[in-house]
Amino acid sequence: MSLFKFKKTPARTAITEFLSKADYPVDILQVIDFLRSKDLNTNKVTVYRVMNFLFKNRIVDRVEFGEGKFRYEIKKTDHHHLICTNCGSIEDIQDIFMEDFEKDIKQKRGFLVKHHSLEFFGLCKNCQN
Amino acid sequence: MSLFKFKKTPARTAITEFLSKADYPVDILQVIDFLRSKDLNTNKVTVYRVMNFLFKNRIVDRVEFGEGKFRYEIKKTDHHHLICTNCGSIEDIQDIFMEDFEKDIKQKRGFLVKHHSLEFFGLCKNCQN
DNA sequence: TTGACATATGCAACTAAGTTGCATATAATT
DNA sequence: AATTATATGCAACTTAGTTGCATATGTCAA
Repeated sequence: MSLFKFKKTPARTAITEFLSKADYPVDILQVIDFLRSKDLNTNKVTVYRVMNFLFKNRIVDRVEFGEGKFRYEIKKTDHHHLICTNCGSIEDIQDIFMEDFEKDIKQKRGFLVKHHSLEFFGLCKNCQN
Repeated sequence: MSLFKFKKTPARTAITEFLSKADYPVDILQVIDFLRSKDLNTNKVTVYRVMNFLFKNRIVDRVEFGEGKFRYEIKKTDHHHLICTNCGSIEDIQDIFMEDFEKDIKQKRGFLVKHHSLEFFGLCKNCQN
């Protein structure tokens, strides 16, 4: 018997592969378009359910960039995003460490930080002209 | 003639006052409930339009805590939030300075940061038992 | 103080994101 | 191959937010 009580299905496999290859957080529409392009026409309800499944099972992270919708990306080592408000490009940034802040918050305020969200908005290299 | 081409209306005045007194970012429903309680029954479309007006004119900030909706608060000096994932309480936190990170990002990555969002999620003092 | 007129509001209808209930389909285990 | 729990599709729904258009109202100038 398998360790997982979860089924491996075409939708889950395809979506997980797609997310693994994406180099920025994708939204639901992009997932649906991808599935369509693979002739794997999946109902949007299923797509939402797969995303929730992956999120609940800590396979993906869910982020929000002030667009009024969520984006999803495969869970990876702690990182943040540089979001260009001109062209919409999204870059990863790794080397920002918040541990010291979080320890400070516990000591000074008594609040125990479990996780945080941090995104930077501005102009990418190309859009600064 | 006034400097502003904008009208001072009951809805704008009441909403701005409400936001000024709130000590955490409020959502649209809370604004509508407040207006109702003041017998200033304002159409939700107007509420949305007032919020957009205040946001565009940099009177309020708009934040998102992963709830799938926006919250609004009067613009104030740079601060972030401690959001309790157990009871939903929201505290402000002031003393986290990102300038050094932002300078670093410009130097190392060429990305020019204009603003950022930073929120901490975890357990408030009361909810840690 | 009274027009004039640009701006704000209300209403109805709409879009977009996301969810729920229920019947059917399918992956995994025997 | 049968069983069964889990996954999917469909339709209908909810919630957040927007748009077009007609009407109302604040503001300014005469």
